[in-house]
Parts: sequence; structure tokens; C-alpha cells
Amino acid sequence: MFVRVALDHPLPTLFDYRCDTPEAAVPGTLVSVPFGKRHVVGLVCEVATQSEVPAERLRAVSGVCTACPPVSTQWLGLAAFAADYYQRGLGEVALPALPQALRDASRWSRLFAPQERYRLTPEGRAALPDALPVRATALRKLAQALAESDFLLAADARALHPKALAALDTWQAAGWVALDVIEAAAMPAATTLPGADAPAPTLPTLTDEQANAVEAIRDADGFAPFLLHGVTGSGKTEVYLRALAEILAAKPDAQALVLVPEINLTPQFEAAFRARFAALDDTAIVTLHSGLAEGERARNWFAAHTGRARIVLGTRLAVLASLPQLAIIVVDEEHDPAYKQQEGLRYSARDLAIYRAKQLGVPVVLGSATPSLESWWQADQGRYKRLTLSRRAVADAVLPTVRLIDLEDERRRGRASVEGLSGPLIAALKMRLERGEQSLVFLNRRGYAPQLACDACGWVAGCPRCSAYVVLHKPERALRCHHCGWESRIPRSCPECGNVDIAPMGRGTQRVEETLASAVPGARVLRIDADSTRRKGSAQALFSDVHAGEVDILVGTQMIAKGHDFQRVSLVGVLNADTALFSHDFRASERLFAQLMQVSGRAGRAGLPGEVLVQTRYPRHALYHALGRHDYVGFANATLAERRDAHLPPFVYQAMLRAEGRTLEAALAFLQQAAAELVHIPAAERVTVYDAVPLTIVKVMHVHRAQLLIESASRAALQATLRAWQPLLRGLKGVLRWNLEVDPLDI
DNA sequence: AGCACGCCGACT
DNA sequence: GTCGGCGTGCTC
Repeated sequence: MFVRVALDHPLPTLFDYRCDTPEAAVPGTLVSVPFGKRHVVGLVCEVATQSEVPAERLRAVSGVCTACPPVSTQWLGLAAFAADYYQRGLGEVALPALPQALRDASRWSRLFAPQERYRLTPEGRAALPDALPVRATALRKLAQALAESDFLLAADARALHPKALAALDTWQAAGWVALDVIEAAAMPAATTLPGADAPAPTLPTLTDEQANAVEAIRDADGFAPFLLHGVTGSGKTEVYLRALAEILAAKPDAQALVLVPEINLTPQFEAAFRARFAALDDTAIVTLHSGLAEGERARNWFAAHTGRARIVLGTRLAVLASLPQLAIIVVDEEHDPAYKQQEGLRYSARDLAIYRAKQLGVPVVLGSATPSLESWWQADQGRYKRLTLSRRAVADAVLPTVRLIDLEDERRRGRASVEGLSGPLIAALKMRLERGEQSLVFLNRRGYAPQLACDACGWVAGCPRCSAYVVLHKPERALRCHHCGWESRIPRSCPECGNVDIAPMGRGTQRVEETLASAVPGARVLRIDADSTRRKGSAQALFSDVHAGEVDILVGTQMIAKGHDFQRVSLVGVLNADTALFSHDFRASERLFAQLMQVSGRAGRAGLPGEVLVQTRYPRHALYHALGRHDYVGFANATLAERRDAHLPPFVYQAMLRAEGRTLEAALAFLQQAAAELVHIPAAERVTVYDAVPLTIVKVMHVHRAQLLIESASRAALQATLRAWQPLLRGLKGVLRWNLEVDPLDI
């Protein structure tokens, strides 16, 4: 018997092994195999009675992961589709999709073994530290660890003190400590949820639009993609909750997958789901995202894999979770670029969610206030069913008024501005402070100033490793490169000419925070961005300060635009948005519009009349006009018409070949050779090849980067070209790293 | 991707 | 004489 095994390896082939254990001869089984000089974990994809590989080269499977049931053939099919579509080997897709802990054969035996949890009994809590000899410091430490958390794992206890388990046994005999054994692998008892006929009395009343949406999703037959277009505050989440309740109630073992774009958004969603699905036991709702510790991620994945988890809530990586009874998928904020993985396998979780729903014949709901133009176009074509929520669900909530502050006009009239904050914005902020309302200032640039420059000679502080300016970070008194993390002290004088008048140029969130503190006296200002939330969990704490009303003005990057319902925010100020209007990236305006709509939606949620002030030099720009009218549809239709005329996605399909070399010339030369190879590929006749160009940030960490765009009106022609192209690329000489991205977001 | 082999320069 | 630089080639 032979098995064909997928390994996490760049060669897009399966590897054949002899297989003596019948347990391993099942597709979807995790096995450990010898590979070259080492042992690696692989996934059995096929079982065969013979092999093309000569017998003397064949080696035998060395281990089988019996703790974990095989993944389904459908899951293998999903991995195979993703591998094919994104032009990678099956193993490169399938293995990274598994929790890291499963990919280490030495951990298999312990991974899903019953967990032994020691916890302090009330008696123990009363007795423990004092009952111990004063000098027994190790035992005291053990008692302290028990007291400080809900439970202590046996392994952790052993790490604390070699004889900990003996002590714990003694304490258990004394009644101070109890031992709980948690079976990770236990299969769930199917739970039936209360159906729609018996809604709990506390549920909010649905608007007609919400009710229609829920009904459409519930009545869907087989594969049914929905685009749920709902303005912020229109109650999309309530639609998800009801639709899930209906579908989970209809089948006792059905599973639901809910995707959110950011880890930050999982806690509030999790809370909402736990509250609504209180009938499910605690282990039936799990989260999956990169913020989880290895062990927890593995356990949650396993809960999904065994069917114990009924609802899986996660970020993009969750789209590849094993869900044997998947019955509905929800992709919230489907337009969010975070759904696109930007390294390794560059997949779109939203697109894979669509494939998965199609494969399984289940409904998939894409929700957004500002759908991606790709999805909007699919709905226009009738391929997705559009569900519209046009009104805010809270009765007295109205859309905020948007006012544009013409910066040129302000300047011409000689009106005062402070450090880039215009007079009208400062006045509006002061007014909210007086009224005891909160304001939000949005600026998509972190740090203090994006540049540090010398007035005298024109020197600008740059990164020694990257072709980028370094950003001034005032709290850390450092210059930091946002591309590679390089840091240095702030020089006192210009290193070129010695001039001591070197000055920060431009503004980031730190500088605005500082300005606001003096320009709006008495205001409590809080900054939320990637820097202020670096420590794990600190974002949650900062947001709760805002909710508690301990903050008057919140300044931040796009982090503050997403998800959070700030009840007392009545003003949103937008700074420095113009740069995206004239970007060379054709998607920049789509992103800006979505961001501004999203951040605008933070104003006036709880009946307060909301106002949005946008500082701009281009107050007549169509994007701002559409924003002022809250007119996503107008914006989308106009932008789609432009895209059609310019032959841009979604009207063409694109792929990007990127090369990294020690010199730019080497990278460009490789790409030119690569382009020349296309003449050998028949399908490439229907493909347009652009010139190889340097990336905007051409050098990162001393590596020079260039890219080559190819596109086609036919997805099939593009796919066929890429498939034929890769072996040719591997054959090109020259030591150089390259990668291929299908459906690139950043051009 | 790893991890070997292999063939040339600078050190004790 | 050896340590080690990274070019080349292989992994069932």
C-alpha cells in the first residue's frame, strides 16, 4: 500500500511513501514521514496500490496522528482549489492551514490528551498559603499560582516545581485542591437551539428590511451568495445572529463560520454570540485568530474539526478551518483589505469563503456598508443576491451631516489654524467638550511626524536599510522605519551640514494628540493606533476607557474606524485624507471612501445628531460629494464605470510577479526574462504584460524589489498562463527570490 | 524551504 | 593545513 503525501514544500508535487499501517491509508490523515535528513509532518492526500517512484527510493511512513481524525475529502478539495487558484503546491496550502501544534509530531500524543486542571477549593483558598512553612518558597509559589488563576495545568505546575504534582496530590487529599479532567477530544452532544417560533422576549424587533434579509437567507436552497448592503447602524449583526439561529436550529449538528477582518473585533462579536446563543454550551462557540496561544488555537481548531464547535468566529485564517458540518458562512465587512493575506499564500479569505459555500451548497452572507466593487459588480450581474438595509435600526438615529472644510479657502482668508487643525474643526471640538460629548479625530498616519528634515540643506532622515524616510516617534524619542523596524536616536543636528534647526515635517497621530491637548484646553485626549496598542490586550482596555466616558477626544488611525459603537461620539474630524485621491493605486479611492464612510458612521449613533468635518484641499472632489450624500451606490456605479473604461478589475483579472534581488537591476532583469518566457505559452496570447517596474518602496532591508503585472479579460486564460509560466520561471538562472500573486490588491 | 556537498579565500 | 563563504542540487 502506498500513500501520496502533501508536504509544506515549494515543489508542487505529492510525495509517495510506503504505508504498512492501515490507519494511515486514509486520505486526510496526518502522518510523520522521513524527508531528506529530517522528519516532517504531511497530509495523506491519496492512497494507491502502486507508485511511479522506484522502490529503492521509497521510504515508509514513520508515524500516524491518531489523536486527530482525518480531515474530510471536502476540506482537501478546498485546499486543492486554493492551491490551484493561487498557484501553489497543495502542501504549501494545506499544512500552514493546520494549527502549528499539529505540525509537530512530537506533540501529537499530548495535544488532545485529556487536560488535567488543578483548581483551589474554597477550603484551600482559606487555608493554603498560611498552612505552609514560611521557608517553603517553591510550594508557596505553587499555591500562589493556583490562587491567581482559575486553574493550573499539570504541565505548568511541573514546570514551576519538579515535585509539584506530589504536593498537589497531598493538597487534593486534604480537600484544598480539586482535579478536573477536560476531554478535548470528546464529541459533542448535539444541541438543539430554540427555533424561530420561540424567540426570547428580549430580542430587538427587526425592521422590515432586516426581516426580509433573514427570511431570504433562511429560505436559501443550496449555494446562495448574499451581499448584505447595510449602512452603519442598520443592524447587520442582528441579521447575522437571526440567520445563524435559524440555520443552526434547523439541523442539530450544523456549524456556522463567521469572519471578521480584525482580531480587535472578535471580543465584541464573541460577546454578542455568547449572549444570543446562551442555549449552547460554552465550548460550542470558539474563536480562531493569530492572537491565540498555540495550545488554545489547536484546541479551538480541534473543536471545529470534531464538530463540537457550532459557531467559529475568526479572522481570515479561519476560512481554512476544518468544519465538517458547515451550513452557513458570514463575512462581515467583506470589503476590508485585511481579508487578503499579504505574505506566504496570498489568498483572499472572502473569495475562499465564496468557493467554500459553493462547494458545500450553503448560503454565504457578505456584509458591508461599502461593499468591494468586485462584490457590488457580482450583485449587479445577478450572481449575488443583494439584500439592502437602508435605514438605521435604532429609531432616532440619523446619518451624520458631512461638512467639508476647504483648507485653501481657510488659508486665503487668513483664518487661523493650529498645526494643521483648522479653526472650524477646533471650534467644533470645543463645542462637543462643552456639551460633554465625545469627538473622534481620524488620521491615517501613526508616529509624530512622517519626516525629520533640515531646513538649511534639504537633508531628510532616511532608513539605512530601506528606501524610505524614517518616522519620528516622540514618546520613544526615536526615529523608526515603518518598513523594517530600524530605530535610532533623534540627531541633535543635521548629519549633513551641522545645522541644529532640524524640524519634524508633516503630522502623525502623536503630534495631533499633542496639538489637541493644547488647542482644546481641558479635553482628555486619547490616542489609539498600532503604537499605543502594541501590548497584547491593551487595545481592549483603551477602547473601554472611551466607552466609560473617560475620554473627550479620541485620535487615531483606521483602528478607531472599525466596529466599535461609541455611544457618545457626535463629531468626527478627518485630517489629511487627500493623499489617497491622487494615488497611483487605482484602488486607493475605493479604500478611502470605505474608510471615510466607516469612520463617519461612528458619529451620532445613539440619537445625538452627528457631524463629520473633513479637512481638504479638494472640496469639489466627487468622492467627498458622494460621502456628503452618504451615497455609496452613486460612488460605486461611477467608479465601476471608470474601471470598465480603463479596463481595470473587476473587468479584468490580474496577477503580479514580484522579484527581490540584491540590486534593482537584477530584479528587473529577472522580470524581463520572465516576460520574455511568455511567448512560449499559447494561453498568454490573451494576456497583457506590462513593463517591469520598481516597487514604490524599492528597497526594504537592503533587498531591492520590482514587479511585473499581467492581466487578462479571461480568468481561464490568466490561470492557464500562470500554470505554464511557473516551471519556466523555476528554470531561469540567477539567484533571486520571486513570488506570484493572483488577484493582487496593491498594484 | 532546509540541508547537504563542494570548491576557493583568510586565518592559526 | 583548516574554517567557512554561498553556488548547486536534491528531497518520495
